[in-house]
Amino acid sequence: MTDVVRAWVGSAPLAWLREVVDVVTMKDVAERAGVTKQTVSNVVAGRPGVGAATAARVNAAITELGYTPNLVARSLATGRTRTVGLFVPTVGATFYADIVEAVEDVLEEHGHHLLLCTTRFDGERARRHLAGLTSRSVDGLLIAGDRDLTCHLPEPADVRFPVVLCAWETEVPDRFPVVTIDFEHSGYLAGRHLRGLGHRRVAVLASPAQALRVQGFRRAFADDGLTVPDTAVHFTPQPDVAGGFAAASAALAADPRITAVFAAYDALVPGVLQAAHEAGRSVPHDLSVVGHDDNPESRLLHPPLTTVSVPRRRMARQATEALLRTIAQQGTTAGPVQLLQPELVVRGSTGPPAQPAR
Amino acid sequence: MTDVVRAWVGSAPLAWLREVVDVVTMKDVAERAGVTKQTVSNVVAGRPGVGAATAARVNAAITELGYTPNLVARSLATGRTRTVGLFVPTVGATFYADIVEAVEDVLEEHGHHLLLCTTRFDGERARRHLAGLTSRSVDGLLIAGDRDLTCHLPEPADVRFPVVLCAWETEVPDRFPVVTIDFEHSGYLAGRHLRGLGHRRVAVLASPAQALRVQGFRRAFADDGLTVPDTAVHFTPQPDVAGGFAAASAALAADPRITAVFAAYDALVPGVLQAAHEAGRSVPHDLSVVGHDDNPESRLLHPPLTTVSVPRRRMARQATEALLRTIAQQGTTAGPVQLLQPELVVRGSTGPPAQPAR
DNA sequence: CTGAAAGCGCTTACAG
DNA sequence: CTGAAAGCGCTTACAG
Repeated sequence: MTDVVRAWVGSAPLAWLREVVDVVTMKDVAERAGVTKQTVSNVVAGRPGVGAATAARVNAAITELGYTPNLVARSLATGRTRTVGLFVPTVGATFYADIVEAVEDVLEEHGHHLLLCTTRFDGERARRHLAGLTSRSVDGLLIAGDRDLTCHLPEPADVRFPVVLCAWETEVPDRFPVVTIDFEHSGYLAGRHLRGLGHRRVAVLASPAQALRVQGFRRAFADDGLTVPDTAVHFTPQPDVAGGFAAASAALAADPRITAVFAAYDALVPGVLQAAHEAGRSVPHDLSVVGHDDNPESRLLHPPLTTVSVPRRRMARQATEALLRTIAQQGTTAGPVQLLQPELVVRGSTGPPAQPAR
Repeated sequence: MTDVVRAWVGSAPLAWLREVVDVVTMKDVAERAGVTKQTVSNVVAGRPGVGAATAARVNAAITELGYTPNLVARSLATGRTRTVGLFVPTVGATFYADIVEAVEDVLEEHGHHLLLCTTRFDGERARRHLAGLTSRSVDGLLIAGDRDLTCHLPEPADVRFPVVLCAWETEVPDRFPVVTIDFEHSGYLAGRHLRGLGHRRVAVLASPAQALRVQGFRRAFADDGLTVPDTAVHFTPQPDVAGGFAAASAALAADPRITAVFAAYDALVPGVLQAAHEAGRSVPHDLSVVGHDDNPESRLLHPPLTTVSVPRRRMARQATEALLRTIAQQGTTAGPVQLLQPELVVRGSTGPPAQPAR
């Protein structure tokens, strides 16, 4: 059948295909309306300087033919795709899922599309994705979460478009603008809360990338002349409930005298509670637990979780807006650091230690 | 400064911009290697018929100049963007987050990019997104989840690219291929399990879009001559923990004699457990709870949840592969329904009723 | 095995 | 206020 159609339509290259798919082009609209392509372009783009009568004729032709502009051709001509790339480690964690949706909201407001790449905590995968993105298929790139890209971050010279960093906790590179949380302070808030309740002997559950919040947490204890030793910091094998269970079990086994735990992200906490339960500890009476992130589920735990709330949606919005601004003014790729402030949310999972350690 | 550069480079349109951004084009490579653009194109595309020596010269020029092909120009010439659009209601639910990642995996294997649109259970938003996608910016579209697009589904004639449906539960339209779960059977499995344990008086918590699994659930009771009345079906105000709490509270208040609850998706269950707790019911002794989806968190609940497992990642993979196949063979947009089979996973949240209702 | 031409469907200056 | 030309950077037939 293909051959039949082809023979019937004629031999112009690809003409048969156009005929089959029936693509209406700007030229068709122009002919129908009795004007040039340029005028159609002006009408479509809403540029001034087209007579009312002409515009009406063009618009009529557009709806009659069902014309819809070819965005690829437009991109080639303008050099912009109106598409932004977003790197996140995963969408399975609600922290990043919220970021994705917030970014998408801002992009939609500005008429941009979202190209999503999840890196799955895999630097090599991230690097591959990045290579695939070069070559003008996006106008800019937002990298949210430094868990795996930290050593694969491209040089500004190697990348053809503006890049903005977001939710960055490890060293903040100065070659790109970054919008992130004051993680040192968020850790400090968690630590100061526990100190204020009288806890002296505590454990920290974190992933290695969360150095800043751990540092802040320790600073709160240092303020009172107390030390949180390295042996009290337990790394989570995976960033989820199972990782929380493993790390909390390890922490309780390593030092049964701890009276509180800082779970450096809420996603760990159901596992932490389970580990406490299996160790015969009730929360908060025998063990206080403070989280970080304030995930929506956290208030529904038993007991409701005391945690540090970080404005992740606002952060994502600001980062996206910064990126769009950079894109608009053609690549001023350097910029200052924007730090958003966390807030402690006290609920039921923390209280004074049962028998204050000396 | 712009003006200075412009004056310096000359008056060729946009030449100053190219100079500033320093874009290397295929023509530059060709000149450097002493061949035509066409030969460069052949080398880049890995097409046969280029002499080894020539290819080596071209490749050397490519790396020396740091050439990277302009995908937009390629797309305009080929008519393919190697980008696929994906509609999901949200990425905040792990069910859809898993689908997104599975789709992305398949796309990556085939060298395609992912354009993500979340509809947020908002049909109007979905319609807008769809309109924005037309015009060749994607090669195909995967719509996962029918919660809001059901009445906004485009006519095949109105859409310029292949569409495949996935995770579809309401009426299955015959105008597009669909890869989904046998939801009627999954509901039946949940119902049969409760019946087998001896439950006779039960409630269902579901969203209105989940008619099929509710229907299957009822069929299991009908098999034994029992009826699950409409008054026992409680709709969830929101698709999350809070919705589960509200619906379960309503169900327990409406009929305190129920001995089991079918939560039509696992995301509800923490709220259901909480409602049971507040009603003074222990699970499974005073109330059995069976879920649907088998979210990873579900096995960590107290008690671990009995639920119906659906192969969502496999479903997403198959749907994506079907879409890519359709794209490859230029738009055979009709196709059969692929139904994947669910499986019951029995854990601790279900048991025989404490005092069997007559 | 390699090269000159035409085309993809737009937009961007520029002349009437 | 409208039109003819050139260009965006590729690929696709086709001739040597």
